[in-house]
Amino acid sequence: MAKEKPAETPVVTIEQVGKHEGAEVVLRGWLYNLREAGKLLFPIFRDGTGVIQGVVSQKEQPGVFESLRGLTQESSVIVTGRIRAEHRAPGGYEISVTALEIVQRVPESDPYPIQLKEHGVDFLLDRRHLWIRTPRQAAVLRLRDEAIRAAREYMNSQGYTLTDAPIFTPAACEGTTTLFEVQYIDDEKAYLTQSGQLYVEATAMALGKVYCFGPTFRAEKSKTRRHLTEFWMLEPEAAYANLDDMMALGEGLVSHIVQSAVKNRARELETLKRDTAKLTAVKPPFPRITYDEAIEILQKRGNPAKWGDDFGGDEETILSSQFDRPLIVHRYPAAIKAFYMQPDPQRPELALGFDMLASEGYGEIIGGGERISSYDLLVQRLRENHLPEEAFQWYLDLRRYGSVPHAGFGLGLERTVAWVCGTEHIREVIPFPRMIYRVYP
RNA sequence: UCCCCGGUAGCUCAAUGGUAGAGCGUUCGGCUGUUAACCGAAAUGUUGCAGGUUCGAGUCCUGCCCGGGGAGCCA
Repeated sequence: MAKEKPAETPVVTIEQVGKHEGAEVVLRGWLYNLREAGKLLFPIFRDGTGVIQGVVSQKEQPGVFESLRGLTQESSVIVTGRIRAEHRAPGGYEISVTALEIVQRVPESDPYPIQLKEHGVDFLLDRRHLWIRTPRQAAVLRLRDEAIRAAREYMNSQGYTLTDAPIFTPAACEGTTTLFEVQYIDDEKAYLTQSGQLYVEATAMALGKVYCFGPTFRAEKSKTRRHLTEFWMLEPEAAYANLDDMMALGEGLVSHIVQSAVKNRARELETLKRDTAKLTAVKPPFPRITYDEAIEILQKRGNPAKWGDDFGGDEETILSSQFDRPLIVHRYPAAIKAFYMQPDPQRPELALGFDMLASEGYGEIIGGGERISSYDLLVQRLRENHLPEEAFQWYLDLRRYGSVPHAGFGLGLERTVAWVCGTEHIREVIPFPRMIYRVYP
């Protein structure tokens, strides 16, 4: 028979601790840091939702004092104590510990490797599975979650249906970039997808307004703070939609993601010391300029760009720094865009495509536009780009059977989240980044 | 693939071609309000690897390995 207990001490999260001021609670987490001041101990506990300072007096809690003294960083603990408002404690609350259960003690002979100080990137990336425990990394991952949640919410509010694309594909989506080749069952070869676009074009013809959201893979040997070999992309596609529809959708999606982060994740942005004034400004309408105008701006600023060039990192930074919110550049030369882009009927040398450049130099976060709906033109473009027509027969079917004008885009999740967080490098905004020469852990 | 930078204690970094060091972490001691606490002491090294130059190489030269930043390409 269970023993009668007067009142169970509630297990709470550190995030919620303010609601239990004056009460005794149980916290379950890890020892983040321990400061010793003679007969007083100041442990800092973390539980994934936040950190809180504890205090233990040798005089008042000799048993707890003895077991806590010398306890190693990141040892797992279950802590019982009373919550007090305490202005001297970081976070404003403090727990006076009355009982401590050590779930696992990190051995002194093999201490937790990540100290509360600066570390090198290589060291941290080799220990990414531990690095994510630090408050800053946890805040970034919560903002990633918020961005995904907000993005789905927005797509749903606009009447879009999630229809995910396959990860194994029979051939290149765009032909230009390098693919990861994998053996598919017996002797067949398959490739990891570099974009779900071709597939959402198909589902758009079935359901109207659709999007996919999943990982994509690029085997490019890019070594920059803006590139991952595995990254997540959200790709809307809508039948009967045009370039203007997609620029409006992209603008609405990005501003909803940013405003949701500001509204729902203020604490995390504070942890990251992000200047939220710059994020609050991200509201429609976003500035829109044509490629022609972009070239003019660049030339006025002394950049050697000439008509027909694509923009590199420098050009993107010059252009986006002119504005306080993301910049949309549209109608690029067809020659520098993907084979499936619809030409501008007014000026066939232009493609009805657009890019969205995040502010503050974070680069391209969206690329998209209208797709070619004509069977003949699409076949011509496949041939011009030396793409294997056999592999694209199913895609050509979309132009054989009830082809309609349609448009879409791809939004790079990590670039967007890196910009929202203000992180220096894109690798911090995905739990386990995959980069050239780095697939561990 | 190309260009640039780096690799020294568990970590972050010092060291004119001349005895390999500091701070943090770990261990021991001290301290009743600490804020990456502080103070005192101790232990800790195949200087990325292989050659070469030199009386002598962490330092100079060659090759290689590993990593970082950028270009190209893209989200």
